[in-house]
Amino acid sequence: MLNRVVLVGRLTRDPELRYTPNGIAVASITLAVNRPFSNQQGNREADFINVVIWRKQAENVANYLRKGSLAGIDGRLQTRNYENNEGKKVFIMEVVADTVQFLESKGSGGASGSSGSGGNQGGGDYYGAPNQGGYPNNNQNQNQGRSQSFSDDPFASDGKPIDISDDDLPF
Amino acid sequence: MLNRVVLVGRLTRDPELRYTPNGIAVASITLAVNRPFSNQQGNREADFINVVIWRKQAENVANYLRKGSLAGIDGRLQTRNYENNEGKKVFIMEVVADTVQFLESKGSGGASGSSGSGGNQGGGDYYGAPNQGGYPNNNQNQNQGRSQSFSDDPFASDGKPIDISDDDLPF
Amino acid sequence: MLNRVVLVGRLTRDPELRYTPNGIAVASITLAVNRPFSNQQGNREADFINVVIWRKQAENVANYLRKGSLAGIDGRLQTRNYENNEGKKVFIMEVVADTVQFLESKGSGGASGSSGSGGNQGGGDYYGAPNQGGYPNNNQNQNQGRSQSFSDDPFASDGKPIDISDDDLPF
Amino acid sequence: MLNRVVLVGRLTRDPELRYTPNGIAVASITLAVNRPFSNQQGNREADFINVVIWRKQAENVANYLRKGSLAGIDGRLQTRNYENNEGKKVFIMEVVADTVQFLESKGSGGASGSSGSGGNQGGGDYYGAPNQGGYPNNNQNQNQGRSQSFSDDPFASDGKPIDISDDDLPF
DNA sequence: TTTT
DNA sequence: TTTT
Repeated sequence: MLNRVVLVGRLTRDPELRYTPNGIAVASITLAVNRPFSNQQGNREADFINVVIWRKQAENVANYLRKGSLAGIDGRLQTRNYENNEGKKVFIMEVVADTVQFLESKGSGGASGSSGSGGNQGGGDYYGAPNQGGYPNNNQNQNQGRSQSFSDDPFASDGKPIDISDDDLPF
Repeated sequence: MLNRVVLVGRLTRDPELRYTPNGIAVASITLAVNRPFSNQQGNREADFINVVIWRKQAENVANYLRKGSLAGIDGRLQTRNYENNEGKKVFIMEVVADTVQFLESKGSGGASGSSGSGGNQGGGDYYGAPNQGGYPNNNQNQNQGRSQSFSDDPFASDGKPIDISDDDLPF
Repeated sequence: MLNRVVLVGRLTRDPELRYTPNGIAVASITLAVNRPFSNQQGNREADFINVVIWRKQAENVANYLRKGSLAGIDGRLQTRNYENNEGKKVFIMEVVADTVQFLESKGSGGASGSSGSGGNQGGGDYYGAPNQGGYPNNNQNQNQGRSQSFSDDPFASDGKPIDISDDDLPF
Repeated sequence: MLNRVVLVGRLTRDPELRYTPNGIAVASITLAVNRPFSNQQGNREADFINVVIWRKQAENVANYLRKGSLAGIDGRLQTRNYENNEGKKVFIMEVVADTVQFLESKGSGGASGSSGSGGNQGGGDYYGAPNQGGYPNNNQNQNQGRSQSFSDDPFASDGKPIDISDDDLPF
């Protein structure tokens, strides 16, 4: 059934990259999307939307985006139950990205590349020299020792390895 | 910033209609949106997405949709904090509808009307005779005694009046 | 770059199914999408949007939809130049579908199935018994003699075979 | 009925601002939206999509965007017939914008403001100092002599005043 | 818990 | 007719 989400917003924190036990990359980010209207106090608020990115794009996101980066997302809404650390069931909704577009890699001056959903885009695809502004992103190649495992909740802040299968993979 | 959601799915329960202290109608529904792919067990799962509808459309939804009805939604993603009955802060994401399209009012044979976002559509707009199939919808005119007040969480199942302003109104 | 279209509307004519010289199915339909507002004369107008569907879904569309059927489309906008019969270059915009959702196969009472973009949905996927209402759709298995070839313009009404490659395939 | 388009792309030319006989501003732009996949020659192509923007936003677009600017659009697909200079009927499809987001005003270093659909955003809303990079945009205040009238086709390159009413206004 |  |  039709289920489509398109967002443009800024990352509220650096991307978090993990791997499933099978070695599939999954990144999670939170986008702050400013509302187009003001509340009754005259302030503009934002919505804070959790987004999950899988596989090659997850690694691109971890390499090229940081807190403050502007990004566009084309994806689907997904709901899920998971058990938190107190053994309590939590119901969550998140966006699963099909496409991530890099609109401005924080630190770079208006870089704009696009990380498509297909497999046919080379690594040199991100014209605009993303992330040349300073601090290197050290979360690339985290897969090497496979020490970072994917927990049941990609938005949990702990990185403890948990025994999950790839069932959550949406494709 | 760009924030757009489009969904087609079926109501998992009858719509819930409430009113803010100022008398503004707000309906909440949950849509089951079937996924286009199967999981590893070969089953097709669904996502269960909470949707909030305001004002005139809220009343239309309460009058013309029921559990099982097929509906299309065009709206925005919104996040919010509210305090639950145990005084604990809960963070939620939901869809706020701009437009609701009635694709099939359960009980009717494939009725299809459209409840637009504008104000220029008359009450007789729902061609296809929605809801002629049987069970009447008794949740209309709930406003009469204004006894049903809008709680902080439109998806809470209790209807206790809570002192909120119209601050949550997105327009 | 982000490019997303979501539509719900009714077919203005039976789907047209063709095949590229390589045997790839391509269907074209026109959706009438009613506007949510009235014009100054108080009439509700519609937009008439050409949609192209490729491969397996093209055949499903040809088999299960007809003039009048209600359908949902999730896809991309595409522009293209082609030469018309007078050798004049024509610039057109159309929607290329990623997903087609069958919301009501004309003649059936509110059937609702979904033809996903993935390859993992069985043939018995169209719950609701589409097209059981009468007139059979005779445009299935048009591939048999491969007599129907895909012209440069999928919306041209002639079916003359033209020498094109699969270059136009968007995937 | 559901009809939603979301795009991110670059202007292929400076915006064109006109006014209806009633003095309502209307801007037209063409967005180049790069495809996420390559064609068989290994090239990445683009789609060239005409977008119409009305009223206040039209003037913002004319003031803050130029050829090469990156912009996001949230809108609807619209089809229309008009008569060209040879008296021939031409059928066209275009996007009518509800919201325009300024993602990078050419010349500025990655500016990012948002021109919402609401009326509650002040003129100083475009944080990031759009268009501070050099060449001033001289197409603002074109309304002064009301010499520029809106033709039947906002994408025609001539600016001849034509007698149309505001019937084309989508709201 | 949040971004510009 | 096209943008980076």
